[in-house]
Amino acid sequence: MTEEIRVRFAPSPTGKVHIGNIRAAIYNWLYARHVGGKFLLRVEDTDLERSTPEAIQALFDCMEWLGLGLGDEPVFYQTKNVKRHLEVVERLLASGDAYKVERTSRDGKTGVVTMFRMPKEGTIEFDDIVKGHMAKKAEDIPDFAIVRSDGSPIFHLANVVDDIDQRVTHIIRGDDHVENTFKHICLFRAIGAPIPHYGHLSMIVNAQGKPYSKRDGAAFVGEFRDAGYLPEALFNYLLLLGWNPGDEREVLTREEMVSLFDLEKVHVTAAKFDLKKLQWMNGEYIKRLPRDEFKAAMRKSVEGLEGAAGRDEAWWDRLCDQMQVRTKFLKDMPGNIEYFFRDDYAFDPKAVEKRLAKDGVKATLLDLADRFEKVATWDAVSLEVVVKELSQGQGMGPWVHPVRVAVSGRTEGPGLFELLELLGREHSLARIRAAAAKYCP
RNA sequence: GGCCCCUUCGUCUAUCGGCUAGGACAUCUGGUUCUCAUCCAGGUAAGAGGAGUUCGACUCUCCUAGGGGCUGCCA
Repeated sequence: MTEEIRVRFAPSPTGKVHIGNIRAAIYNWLYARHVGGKFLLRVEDTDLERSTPEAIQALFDCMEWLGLGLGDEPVFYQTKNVKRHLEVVERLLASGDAYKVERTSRDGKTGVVTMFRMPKEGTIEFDDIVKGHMAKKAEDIPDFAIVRSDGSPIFHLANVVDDIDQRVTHIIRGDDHVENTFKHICLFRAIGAPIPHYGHLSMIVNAQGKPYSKRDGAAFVGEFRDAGYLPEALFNYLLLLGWNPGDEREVLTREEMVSLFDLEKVHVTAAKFDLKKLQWMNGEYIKRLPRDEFKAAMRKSVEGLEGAAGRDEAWWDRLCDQMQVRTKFLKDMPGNIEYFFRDDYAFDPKAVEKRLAKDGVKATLLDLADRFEKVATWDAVSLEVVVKELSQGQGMGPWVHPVRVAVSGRTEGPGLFELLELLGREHSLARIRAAAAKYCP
């Protein structure tokens, strides 16, 4: 029986979760699911200034939004473990692996800190699951502080002790911790705990190759959520930034991700964030959204508009058929469909100028309205026949374009005849005539 | 400065010594079409440079160049 694999995501809650960070969470989560291990969440909340209840809640919200949950065991709070941290320090002091010294810090604080005594010779080595074999001479790493002069434990110590206490077997974290790993391994040894496996993930960088920050655009999970991205799309995109399934699939279900994910295939090199591809990915997920889900989002967006009441399921289904492939972001609704539900829809001035404010358009619209009025059944096919007859194979553009702007106020949208059918006879005719009177010379 | 790591199309990547270097995004062209979007067909575009090992190197080794990370009483 092999040991259970336990991984953890250990962010310090600052109120915003960086995409690089959440990608680490995603990789941890997938790895745990893939091997049937445990995914643990540890909140490194020792910075009392920033680790407010709101910041912690924001972190939880992001995790839930992406479908990562809050871990397979109760959330571990670093601040709750300070007593243990300091007990370990006492042992280290007793064994001579740590010592106290008076120092002056960078920012001018002078006081007694506890230092960890690094080995002075030999090589520290480990096999990084993504980067391969890593080695560093112990002499290249100076002793480092583990307890501040105010008595509070420092990251290196707290992090290692917590990992021991949570029985973490695989530490999968950002590349920026590689150098720390050599120190941490020495700590594990001195404490007498087994050394976990390590995997260091490359960073997400900007066009200049520097760490991707808020100056480069949306950098935090919440911003993508607010911008209308689907969590599955962000998840999938972030996963592909540094890993691929080995074949040419890119849009993957969560099940496929879990079964195919492999830490050893994760890339060593930094990846540039490509918003265009994320946008494409989002479109793919919207297209694949179950129709009922898309329909629900659509209905919700126009809830309360008077025209939204009384439509039957079939009507909404037909609207879905028209809108789902045309939607880039769910939050573009209701804007994109509002005109179906209110007669005081907005007219795009450019569209009016181009399609309505021209000589001859008025006559065309009124003539068409009269002809439309005579169709026996108000459906797309019948309406199209009317325009087909008029255009006599010359192209329906001159009739279609003005009508589209007249009934919707815009130049793009569903197929015109489907649009008219959905709008209904009464509204369509009234709108065509009203627009002709109002906007045409 | 020191230590560690990285380097295939503009971007994300495939290739685990045989490559006419494949896919996706972006971009361009064409088709479908009443617009937009979708969809379909096609095009442009890459192995940082130099040595070596080998019958053969994008794949292995070394050097150079370029990039990144770390070098806190921050995590």
